[in-house]
Amino acid sequence: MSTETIGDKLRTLRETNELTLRKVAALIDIDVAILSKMERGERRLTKQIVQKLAKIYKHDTEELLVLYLSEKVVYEIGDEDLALKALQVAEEQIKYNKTKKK
Amino acid sequence: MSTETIGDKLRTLRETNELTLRKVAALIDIDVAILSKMERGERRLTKQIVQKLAKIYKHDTEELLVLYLSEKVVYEIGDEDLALKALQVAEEQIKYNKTKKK
DNA sequence: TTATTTTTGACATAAATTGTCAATAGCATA
DNA sequence: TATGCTATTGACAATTTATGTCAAAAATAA
Repeated sequence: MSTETIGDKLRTLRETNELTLRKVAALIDIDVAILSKMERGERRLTKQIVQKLAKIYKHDTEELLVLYLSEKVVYEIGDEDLALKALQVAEEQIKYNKTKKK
Repeated sequence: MSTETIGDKLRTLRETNELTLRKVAALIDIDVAILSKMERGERRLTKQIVQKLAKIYKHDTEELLVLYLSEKVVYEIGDEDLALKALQVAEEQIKYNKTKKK
């Protein structure tokens, strides 16, 4: 199974598109250092940045966002023994909210 | 399905045990105001506090922790369109980590 | 009313996140 | 080696977010 982080994926995509950190950083208006750190998981990504990068790299935005969000979740509760149970409860809660609210 | 927050649950447990905020706050060494806010979801709970409260109320710690963790997840990504997909990916990731690491 | 419990909000402190920058490292090529 | 470009690292300030403390106000019960 995939053990690839979203940072790895974004780096690969950037290289595939033959873009430098400097160029991409300029495109999305952030510091080169930050983009470098984001690709290596040292700084957190944001939803907005993921979306911008998906566009630049012409890659499926949804896939990247799902990866981004799931990584956030794992980061939050991943090392808990009860993580799996908690995720299942969270799923049910979200499903319930979807029918009820909005 | 359950739409009860962990705060509601903790409040109910406290009342069932006929304890005041003041007494419980003293037992776990936090300010009364904070405990009040935690029960009403205005301040975040911590794992440690949930565990202490479970002990005081003689209630299943695991159940409360699962509720606490799942609420954290829902808070983080619950309003995302891709939340459910993200949770499924997160689950797979955690399962994978369990076999591989540790 | 009086006593007790709970809620609210203001404020200060602490902690985490983020942005900026410059120095350094790495790598390719002349 | 030297040059040029790219990427990494770390220090620092600025900002944001979380946390602790307290007292006044509101709610509740006797």
